[in-house]
Amino acid sequence: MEIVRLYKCLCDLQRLRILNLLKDGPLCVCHLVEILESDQVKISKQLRYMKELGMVESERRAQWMVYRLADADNPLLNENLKCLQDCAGETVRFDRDLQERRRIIDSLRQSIETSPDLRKACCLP
Amino acid sequence: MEIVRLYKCLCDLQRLRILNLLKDGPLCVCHLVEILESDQVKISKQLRYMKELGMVESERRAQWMVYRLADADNPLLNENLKCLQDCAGETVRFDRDLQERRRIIDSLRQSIETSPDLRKACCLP
DNA sequence: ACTGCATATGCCTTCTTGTGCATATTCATA
DNA sequence: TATGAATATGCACAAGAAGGCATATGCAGT
Repeated sequence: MEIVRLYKCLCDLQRLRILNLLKDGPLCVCHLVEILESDQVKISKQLRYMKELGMVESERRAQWMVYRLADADNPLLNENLKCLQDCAGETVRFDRDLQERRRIIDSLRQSIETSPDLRKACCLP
Repeated sequence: MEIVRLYKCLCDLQRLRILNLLKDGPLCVCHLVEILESDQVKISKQLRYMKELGMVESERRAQWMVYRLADADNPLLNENLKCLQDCAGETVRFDRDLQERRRIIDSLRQSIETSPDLRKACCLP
């Protein structure tokens, strides 16, 4: 991964938040939209841009597209993503994004346990 | 220093090379121009941009402008600049920039030792 | 005051990025 | 094959960023 491409991906707040979320594992577009409180077109376009930069990969699962970090082991990327948690000021948002992520996914899992038919209508792996 | 501003500064190769050079200490514009084999207007404009982002500071010394990192102790910045040396591919250039820097400054110091009048026509501190 | 050197600025153009709106594509299901 | 849900794409536009060229500013020495 070319270093300037990496920084081009990091130099926008929305993309930073996306990377921060993907660091914890793959996510589908609809969850990103919900967590970032944005709209589908914006997020899709950011994801395409990040894909062109080689930072994320996507995989279709039924009607959902699941995105993940293309090189989750890249030390420079990880070092920078780790720093998001330490960065005062912005921290609140990055932490809150991760909490929101857990909340959404946990709630999805619970719904499925109680009514297994939801399984089909769910983008969880 | 806001994190997105930092990355905006890192996401361009020329700016990366400038930061890499300033990491070793302050430099005046003419040396940056020489080392980067660029022209004065381009470098001046990049420096202004970096200054607006709060990444560098400048100080006039006679007819020269000396630029330095605004926050040389910023851990996130230093971590990233340190990585430049490890990044295969680009490494050659970043290393060569630093060598060129030493070459120019050493040669300046030597000239001054042999003919001290040059002292006035030199941007060394 | 005039000259020369180092540096900065203004204007114009081009490329890139971000956004909005409408629409297309893909898949699952009926 | 028609429908709905999730996602992607095309087009038009505004803002930001980079380069080219000319010119202005600031300082030192005469």
